[in-house]
Amino acid sequence: MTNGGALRELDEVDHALLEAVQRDGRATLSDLAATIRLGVSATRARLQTLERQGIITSYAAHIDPERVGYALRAVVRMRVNGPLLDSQVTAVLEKRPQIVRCLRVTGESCYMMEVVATGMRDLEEITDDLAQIGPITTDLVYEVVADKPTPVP
Amino acid sequence: MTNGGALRELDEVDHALLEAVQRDGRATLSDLAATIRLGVSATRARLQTLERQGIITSYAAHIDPERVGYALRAVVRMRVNGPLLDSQVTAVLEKRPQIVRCLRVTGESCYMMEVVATGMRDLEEITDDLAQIGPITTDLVYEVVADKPTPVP
DNA sequence: ACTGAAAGGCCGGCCAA
DNA sequence: TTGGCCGGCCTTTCAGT
Repeated sequence: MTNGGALRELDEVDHALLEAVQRDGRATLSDLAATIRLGVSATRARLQTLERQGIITSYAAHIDPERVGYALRAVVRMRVNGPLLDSQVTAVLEKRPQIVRCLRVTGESCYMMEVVATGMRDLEEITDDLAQIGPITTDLVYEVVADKPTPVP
Repeated sequence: MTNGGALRELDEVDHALLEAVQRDGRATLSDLAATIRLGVSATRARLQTLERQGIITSYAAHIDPERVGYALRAVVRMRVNGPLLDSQVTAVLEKRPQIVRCLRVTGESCYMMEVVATGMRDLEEITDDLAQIGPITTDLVYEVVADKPTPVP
């Protein structure tokens, strides 16, 4: 059987592999094999297992928003008073790709979103859409102080 | 000349390429060449340019924090009253790899952080460290509603 | 579960346009 | 800047342990 979702115990080698492939997502199997001191075949087998189990969810290139025209980054918190109107939130998320991240959280803010924008005009359009769902608070981001991969304990 | 940092105008093909490598960071050059309908050499040249310009900053595997033992995710907001004590923040960031993201922002909260934790005990240790720098507010994350790549305008 | 070898495919440098 | 060719490396598969 395949056992796609269960969490098997990860050993030291798996940890090293996860760490390596998070640091360099384009590392070749040979590279990874060398860093975790294992044969290429074994490395591939472990990697495929991690992918199949959903522990590795995806591989992605990261790009610098500033260099592609987004001068601004902001955090928008939003309350929703009545019944949770997920459909409205989903609609705005689909309409506005600049909303790059959205979390549903406890506390006063029901949703926390991270937004990139080409300028204040652009940001205003997005927050206007959100403000129709519930009261929002917008903070501009001065600096991304840290953006780290998930540690493997 | 190399012109490492300036922003050249990106054309349609560059947009398509950026979109493609964000969706699949492990796509081969042949794959990418096929999707952007270009030769392999040309694809490689453009990709290298994007990397050299710092538009593509890195490649990474994404892993599911839950499946590696992090049952909790939280957002911590922190004020800093007096002079900005970046060194103290940096120290905690280095000590606690579970703080996977940290933004310095405008508004009442000076810092916004995203944290993964194995349980409440783990989370408590981290927030205790942060609370020594300034007053904090901690929200637990119910769900990551969206986590999208940066759009290319 | 890991190693090693063989076959095929892909990458990365070169030159031509 | 793009396309084509070629040498070398990587991936993949398959025995073997």
